[in-house]
This record gives sequence, C-alpha cells and structure tokens, in this order.
Amino acid sequence: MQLGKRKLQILQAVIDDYICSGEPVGSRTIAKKYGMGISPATIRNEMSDLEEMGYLHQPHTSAGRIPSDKAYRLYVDKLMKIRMLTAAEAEYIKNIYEQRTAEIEKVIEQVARVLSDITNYTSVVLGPQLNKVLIKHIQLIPVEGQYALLVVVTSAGIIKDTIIRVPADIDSGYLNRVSNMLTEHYRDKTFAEVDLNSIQDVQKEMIRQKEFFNSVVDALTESIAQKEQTEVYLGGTTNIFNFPEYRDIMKAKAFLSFMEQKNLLYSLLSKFDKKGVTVVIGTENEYEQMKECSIVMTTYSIGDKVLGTMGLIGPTRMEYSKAVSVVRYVGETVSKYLTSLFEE
Amino acid sequence: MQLGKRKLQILQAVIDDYICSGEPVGSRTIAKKYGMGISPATIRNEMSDLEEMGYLHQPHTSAGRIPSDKAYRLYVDKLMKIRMLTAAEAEYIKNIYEQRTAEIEKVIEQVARVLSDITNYTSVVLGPQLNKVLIKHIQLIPVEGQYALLVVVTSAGIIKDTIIRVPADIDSGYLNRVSNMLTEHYRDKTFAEVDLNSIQDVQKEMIRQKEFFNSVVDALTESIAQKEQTEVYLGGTTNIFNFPEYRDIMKAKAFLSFMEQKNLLYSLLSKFDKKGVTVVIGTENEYEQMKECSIVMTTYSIGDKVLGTMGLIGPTRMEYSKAVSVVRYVGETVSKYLTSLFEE
DNA sequence: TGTTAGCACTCTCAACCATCGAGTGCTAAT
DNA sequence: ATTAGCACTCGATGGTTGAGAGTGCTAACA
Repeated sequence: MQLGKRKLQILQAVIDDYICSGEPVGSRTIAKKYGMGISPATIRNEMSDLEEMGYLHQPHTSAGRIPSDKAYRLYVDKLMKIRMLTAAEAEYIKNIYEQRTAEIEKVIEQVARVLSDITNYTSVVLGPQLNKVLIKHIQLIPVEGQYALLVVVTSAGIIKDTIIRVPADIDSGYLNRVSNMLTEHYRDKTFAEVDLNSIQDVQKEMIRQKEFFNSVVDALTESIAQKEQTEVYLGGTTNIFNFPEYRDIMKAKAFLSFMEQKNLLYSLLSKFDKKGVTVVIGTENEYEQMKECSIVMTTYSIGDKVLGTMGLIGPTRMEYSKAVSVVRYVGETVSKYLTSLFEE
Repeated sequence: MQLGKRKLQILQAVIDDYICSGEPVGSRTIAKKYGMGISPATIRNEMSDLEEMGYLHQPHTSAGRIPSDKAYRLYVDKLMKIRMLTAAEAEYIKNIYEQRTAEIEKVIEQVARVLSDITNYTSVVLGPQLNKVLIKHIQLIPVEGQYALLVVVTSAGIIKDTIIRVPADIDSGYLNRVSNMLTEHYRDKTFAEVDLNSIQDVQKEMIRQKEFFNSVVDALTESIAQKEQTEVYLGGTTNIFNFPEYRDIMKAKAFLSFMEQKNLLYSLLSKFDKKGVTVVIGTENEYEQMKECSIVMTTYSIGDKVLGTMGLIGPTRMEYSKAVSVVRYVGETVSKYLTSLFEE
C-alpha cells in the first residue's frame, strides 16, 4: 500500500492532535478540526489503512487511534515543520550567558535549568568530558598540614582538584618546581595521553622524593579515571507529573528512579555524539524504562571539539518541533559562547 | 485527665502499629497483638480518652485511630526506646570513610547516599558552610589566555574556585606575589572577616594594578556571597513512593517539587544548628508542604566548629527510633572522620 | 468502681450492574 | 471512490448493595 498525500495529511492531523491532547483521536475529530472536505467515514477508511501499515493503533476496539513510534519517526523526519523560537524564549535563553561566568559547570547548570523551564520537559546535560580537552596547567598548592591540592586547568576551563598527602619535609618551593615540571611535560596533551611511560620520564628527574612523586602521579591518574564518569545535570524532573500518562504512580516512580541513576543517563546520552539534533523515539531506545519516552538531544562543543551532550526527555507524544528547535538553538549558542570564552 | 501508665502503653502500641502498617489501628488489633490482659472494650474506653486529650484521632467514625503529631512528640521525647544499629548497618556506614578521600564534598555526597540507603527515607545534607571555616591559603593560578583561577583553601579542606579575567600584561610571578600577600593577610580569618576595610589595607600596597586587583577582590567577595548558599545534597528522593500515603500523585508531586527547591531545603535545615539530634514533627514544621512530614537531623563538625546539617525526611509515621539512631551515628562518625582529617 | 460482653450503628470499600457515549466497521446508496 | 446510516463494542460513569471493620453505648459482672 502507498502512503498517498491524503494519508499523510490525516496522519499528521492525528499526530498533532494526539501530541497536544494525549487522548486517542477519532475520525470525527479529524473531520471537524482539520476538516479537509472529506467525511469521517472516508477518514475511517484511511485510518484503517494506516493502522494496517503500522502507523496507528487502537488501545481498544471502540477508541480513537494513537500514533505508533513508526509514525513519530516519519513525523520527525518528514512531516514536522520546524518551528521558530518565540522572542520570549530566545530572550530567556540569553540569560544563560549574561552572568558571563567563566566556569563551565555553572554554564551547564544554567543550561539544564533553562531547557526544562522553557519546554516543560525533563532536561539532561552531560558535563564536559575530560578526554576531549587539553591540559593547560598543573599546579600543586600547599594546604594546611600535610596536604596539597592538585589542580589541573584545561582548555575548557575545567578544573579537577584532588587533595593529596605531602611528606612533612617538602616545602612550597619544591611543590612549585614539581608543578612547573608537570605543566611543561603535559601542556597541550589530553588526559588520555598522560600515560605511564611519559610519566616514567618525569619520574627520573624526581628521584629525590620518589614516594611523594608517586602519590602525585596516582592522584593524577585517579582523577582521570574518576572524571571519565562525567557529571550529569538534571532539570525539571518533576515536570513528568504534568503528563496524564504519568498519573500512574508506578510509571512516575520508574521514570524518576531512572533519572536518579546518573550512570544510566550517562550511557544513554554519551553514545550519541554526532553534530546536529538526534531524536530517539520510544522503543528505539534500548533501555526498557525509557520505551515510552523520547529523547531529543544535541552536542555542545568548544571550537570543533565536542565536549558533551544535552537533551530533553519526555513522553513519546512530545512536542518534537518545539523540543528540536529549543535544543538546537541552545546547543548552538552554548557552543558559541564557550568557544568565545576559551578559544582565542 | 491523667496520662496513666496503661494509657501510655496503649498509646505506644497504637503508634508502633501505625508506624509499621500505615493503617488506622483498632481496639481489637491492640488487644490481640499487644495483649496486656485487657479486653478491646477497655481499650476502646482508653482510646476514647486519648482522643479527647489530643493524642489520637479518627479519620472517620468507624475507623481505627491514628496518632496525632502531639502523640509522636511524646513518643519521640519519652516513649521511644533508642534502638542500636545492627552490625550490617554499622558496616555499611563505614564505607563512607574507607575511600579515605580528603575532599569534603565527596564525603558529604556519600553520607547522603548512605543515609537514604539504610533507612529508605529521603536524606538531605547541607554542604559545609563557609562562614564557619578559616582561610588557610589563597592562590591565583594562571590559566590559558587571559584568565586566572582563584583558589581558596580552608581549614575544612574546602576549595572555592572562581575564574577571573587577568590583564594581558600580568605574569605568573606577579600572580604569585599577590597570592602570597592575600594569604598572609587573610590566613586564619573566616570569610566573614574578609571585609572591605581590611581589603583597603591590602589595596594600598597594590596600586600598580589597581583594576586587576579590584577584580580579584570582587571575585573573592562574590565567592563568599555565592557560597553563603551552601550546596544541598539529596539521597533517595524516590523512596517516598514506598509509602502508601504518597500513592496520591498530587502529594508525591508536591513532595518532590519541594525537594527540587534547594533554597527551601537549605532554610529548612540550616536553622537548626544545635548539637545532638533534632526531630521536627509534621505541623511543627513551618513549611506548608512539609506539614505531613517529619525531619530527623543533626549537625556535623570539625573539632567543635559546626560545619553543616544532615537529616532524614519521611512521613510523620516514620520509624523515629531507627532514623534517630542512624542519623546520630552517622553524624558522630562523620564529625570524627573530618576532624581526624583536617585538625592536627 | 472498673471491666467486659453484647449489640446496634456508622462508614468505607469493593463488586456489581445499568447506562451512556465515543468510536468503529460494514453495507448499501450515491 | 465516497458517504450516510446503522449495529456493535468497549470503557467510563454512577448508583446500589453487602461485607467487614470498628465504634459507642448499655447492662451485667467482679
């Protein structure tokens, strides 16, 4: 069977209506609201065809139709008209950059908040992934007692700080020399390149305090391992309650529990790192708990280095056109902002 | 009317039963389960008295009784037997300290997780409050381009880092000198003592780069203002779904929305800073949204300086004896651990 | 006088049933 | 090919009913 023009029109009408109402859509409704000069009976025939083709289904015999994931896929790829942002939305998004903070984590936090505020969906943003950035500076700072703070500054302005123990007989001059040496050695390398071999080289020069030096290396490698698991920022998790399909307490619980598991969210989002906006619909998703949700996401970057991922999660009947346009806009402007901050 | 011994026994039985069942308790139940050689009829009479005195109430005429907040108060203050931690619980709590991390935020994060895991309630932990700690070291670290990182190390091992702009003509030697000067000036002072007057003093010595120096001062004072609002760590927010009284979607939503508002949680917890465990029951609470919840909380400290607050939030019929013992134990051991780390 | 058995009464809850309405599929007419 | 008409299905709604849990009251009892 062919997907003729009229079938497409009807399909679009069903999707549009279902997205905003959440109720199964009947032939009469289509005829009345989206009337295109054909009677309900004709629409019924077409809908019956669409059902056979897998684009619609009925929750029970005497109910209207609901779009399938396949229908949403078609909708997102072909039917949907990309919607412009309203002036108010663009204005609201600008807030992110007006604080002019140079701390990338703060920016990301704002992004999560703004995304969920504007769309009323749940937002997820992955913090910058360390393996993509360059080391710019390494510094050991003495702290009260026998501790020192290991600070690594990167091209993305990210700071990883770890506290390490320092032998009593080491003075701050020595710490400075170590810092300079490390900086010289690892400047403009990625964390992935901080391997043990190159560390051996440095180590030769530092036999004097071998034990201490080892602990610095430990802290450095550990800090890499730890940051492999990036921070996950959430926004508007309780927005899910706005959707009638989550009136069911068990569903709401499943959703929120999933959102609490940061590692799942991480692996969910981190797997898509191509530019542009990616939409994952319902069962296309590999996690059982997300089979009734869709994700609209994009990446953000500094220059052309992809740093992380941001996205919106909502029911499959989400307003894709709004979600896509907002996500795209925020992704692009954040990238621009971060690039202007850290790349000159 | 007097609260005789038998009335107390009955009251305790009602509370115990209601805490674990969540269902109104009838006279028969009491007679059977907690049988103290009296008949249901007698118990009914006593319960009627207890109701008159405000300790019990009935949701409707032909239902069992439910303890009032006043009853819980009495229970917590007088009736409750403090329960010992089980070996497994104590073992589980030890996990917090075994990573031997010296980063206080990491410890706090663990505390939130462990508290909610053990008790199945929602845990809230306020991060360390900066106004209680002493400045130990201030350092400006050059970053790629025209930025520097302002790091403040305190007696609690807390690091506040802010990125500030640096004029192009400033070299790292100069940054070091500024750092040393600031450190010398503010060492062992609290953030509250970093007032503008004393900054004027320093400023005199730094006329050379007045503009730059101002931005450092700005960052410092701003970092104080910002950290006034401490981080709030949450654990087990979805545990609330385990309680039948939160089957109602609106209640669950109200609860979770409240938990999303970190500033409310902050003002809720930060107001109690006396040592020992504090229990706030239902309507004793000043926030409308918390009127059906109880909070069990304590403080944690380094030495005798109180740093922050940790607590458990659950329905008023929470297992106070368990909550109190766990919170007390965790609070004490965390304080010990932090003290051993940072105070010598 | 305090305690208890007995009983009538109240109230909730779950099950049941009838009804309503939205929506369909089919058929026959256009 | 389209459409009007109609019988049919199924979920939602609302009212009724009976069971069960629990009470308060009264009268008998130790």
